[in-house]
Amino acid sequence: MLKGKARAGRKKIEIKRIEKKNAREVCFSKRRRTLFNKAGELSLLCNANIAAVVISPAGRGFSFAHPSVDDVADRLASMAMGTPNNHSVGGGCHDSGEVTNIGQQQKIEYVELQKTLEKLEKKKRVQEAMKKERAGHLMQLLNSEVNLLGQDELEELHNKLSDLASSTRYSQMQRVLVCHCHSHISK
Amino acid sequence: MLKGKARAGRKKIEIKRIEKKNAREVCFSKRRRTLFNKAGELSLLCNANIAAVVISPAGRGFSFAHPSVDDVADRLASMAMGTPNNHSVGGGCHDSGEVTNIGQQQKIEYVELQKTLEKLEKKKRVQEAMKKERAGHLMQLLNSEVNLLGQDELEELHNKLSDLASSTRYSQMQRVLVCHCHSHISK
DNA sequence: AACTATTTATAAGA
DNA sequence: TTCTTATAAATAGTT
Repeated sequence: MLKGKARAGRKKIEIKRIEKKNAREVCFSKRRRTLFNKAGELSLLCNANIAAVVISPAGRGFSFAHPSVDDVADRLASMAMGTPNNHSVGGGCHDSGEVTNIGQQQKIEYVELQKTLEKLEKKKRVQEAMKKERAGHLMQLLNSEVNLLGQDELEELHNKLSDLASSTRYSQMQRVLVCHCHSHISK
Repeated sequence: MLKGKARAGRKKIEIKRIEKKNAREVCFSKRRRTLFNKAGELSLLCNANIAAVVISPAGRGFSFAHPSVDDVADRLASMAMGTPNNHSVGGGCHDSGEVTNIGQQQKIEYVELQKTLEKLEKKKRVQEAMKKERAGHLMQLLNSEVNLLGQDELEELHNKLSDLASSTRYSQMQRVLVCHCHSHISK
């Protein structure tokens, strides 16, 4: 027989809350999986450490980590504490992915954390570490705000930050620059 | 314009450490960006909370979060803490079955807790408010947060902003935003 | 950083 | 939830 009715292919969608509960949950499941897969690819390809936590609207939490949440948390904590030669910055973007055939017979360990008190303690450490990730928080805000700023404002802000970054003693200077930048943007 | 010689398109690659340093770093940048973008889409589309931390092999940390790393960490901790050791509910869902190949060194942890935290709506409202502060708020935040950043962090922030500013030009910021800026996304 | 050929991810639908 | 399929996105290799 003929192919019959062609199924609809992917449609471009607006990135906004999906109102239909069922569709939203399906989307969540699909994207959560690919998100974690992509995180895994990134860590493998680039030898990076990753820790990700996703909490569904239903209140269920999922996490992915390489090599482990603890390691990443510890490293993050070290950075936040000001350990030399470490950088801590926040970023914002998105990604998704699906690993079709990454490994041949490699396996993934799935752990249900709520059954392990040990893990609970570790989560507290994650919390502590993350709370110190101030820069990350700032970047997150920056990324969200950037949509509300115009090209000129962005460039202006960028320039001010550039000056700030190159200044060895910025503690005092920053306020001036920031204020200046602020007033300039408020045009 | 003339297309000239056709360039090679994407090639399928093995998901394994990229040996060439430069290629690895380029890959890291590209994928980190999309990873965060996807995380943002997921949180927005499905109203989920997400916190992700990526530490590059060079030791640089990047993070993405919605509504904030702190908040997600708090919720995760609350969920964990909210499960008395004498009242283990057991995993609500068993995703252990749907395993995807990722990597031998990797570990995925699935947390399945049915603790319902209705604080979501509240958090969202806070975020909405923050969003509207626009540049003013951003600068205020920057002003207060910058004290917690080191020289390197400032430079990173500066570079990130630079990227954002330039990306605005060609991609209309279509997918850069973080969760709470949906009203400005691709219309 | 920009450009494409391709591979992936996915929105809809079944 | 899983599969299909058309199409949107991501991206490896190049320039």
